[in-house]
Amino acid sequence: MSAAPGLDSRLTDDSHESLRLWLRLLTCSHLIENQVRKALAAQFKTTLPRFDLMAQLERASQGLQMGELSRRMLVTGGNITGIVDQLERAGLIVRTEDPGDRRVYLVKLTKEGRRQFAYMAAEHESWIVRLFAGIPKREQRTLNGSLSRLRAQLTREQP
Amino acid sequence: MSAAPGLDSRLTDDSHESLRLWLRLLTCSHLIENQVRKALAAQFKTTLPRFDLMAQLERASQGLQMGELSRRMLVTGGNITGIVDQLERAGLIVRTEDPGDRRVYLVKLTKEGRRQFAYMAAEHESWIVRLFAGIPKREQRTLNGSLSRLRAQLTREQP
DNA sequence: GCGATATAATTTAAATATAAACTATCTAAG
DNA sequence: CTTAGATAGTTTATATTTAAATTATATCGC
Repeated sequence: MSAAPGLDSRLTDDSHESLRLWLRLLTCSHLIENQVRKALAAQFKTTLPRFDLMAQLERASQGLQMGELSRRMLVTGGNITGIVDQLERAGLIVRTEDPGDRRVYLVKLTKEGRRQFAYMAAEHESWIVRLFAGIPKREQRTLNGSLSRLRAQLTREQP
Repeated sequence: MSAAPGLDSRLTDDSHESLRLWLRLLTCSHLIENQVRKALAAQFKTTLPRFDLMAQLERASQGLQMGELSRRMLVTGGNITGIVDQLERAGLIVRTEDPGDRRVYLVKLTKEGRRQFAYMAAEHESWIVRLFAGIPKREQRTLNGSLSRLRAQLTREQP
């Protein structure tokens, strides 16, 4: 009974290559996600979805629409509404009205939000670097290339 | 504005290899998860966590304890309680008492649960194979090896 | 045996998450 | 202009998820 056998303990034989790959991908994601979530809670009293949303905004100084956040974060619009509510209540972001289209909000980091995010982002990256420390840089680059092709594949042929 | 830019649209330059790798891993997971979730809902009126829990049980004919399900699925025990409640209410699994330890339940698939899972699993694998169809088998094997090493790395050094 | 500690599972409260329905606004065809 | 349809965002109902507290049972040291 190991510490975290993971979902891919499902398969052992040598066929089912794609299925095993998917389960392994999911296991690695969950393992990293769990560690990052705990570190964000312990050190910054925040959550992964809030951190991710702020990270999206940090790269878009002009602000992002709710729908654009939904597309980039790969979650539904209703979900974005909830997370933006939380962060706005905390004073870290604001909904700005778009004079050209009254249906739209432009969501932006506040000064305090930018300050807090900069502080957290550096720590966050150091955790990630530590988690991947056992994988040689060369192999990381190969992995990155394969996942990039996979992502392109997955986004191309949406029904 | 592409269909699904993904979380890793955060970074563009050539440093931050590990961070980019993590974001790409997460994006691929979410893209696949979203497709599988929709297919499970549309074709079988079920959800990903219920399917995953049944998959764990299918490989353990003697049954699994709640805590063992929690460890294998990388989620908290409270979460397992909820999913097991749902599946038990649907008649697909049962909680069996362990005569040797009265704190423990052994969770098992019912006959109907085994039947339904077998039916779903074949379809599920065909979706996965299709999603990975653009990645050559050779590259899938390489990816599998790298992710296997990463998983070992991530499970080894738990604090 | 007895009490301290550990383990297994559930419960609780709060945050995420989805899908579907709804409201408000915009765009386009006539 | 007016209305039909499309788009942006929210709301609603329900399910998943976590962390922390709680309950019940085991185990261990004495």
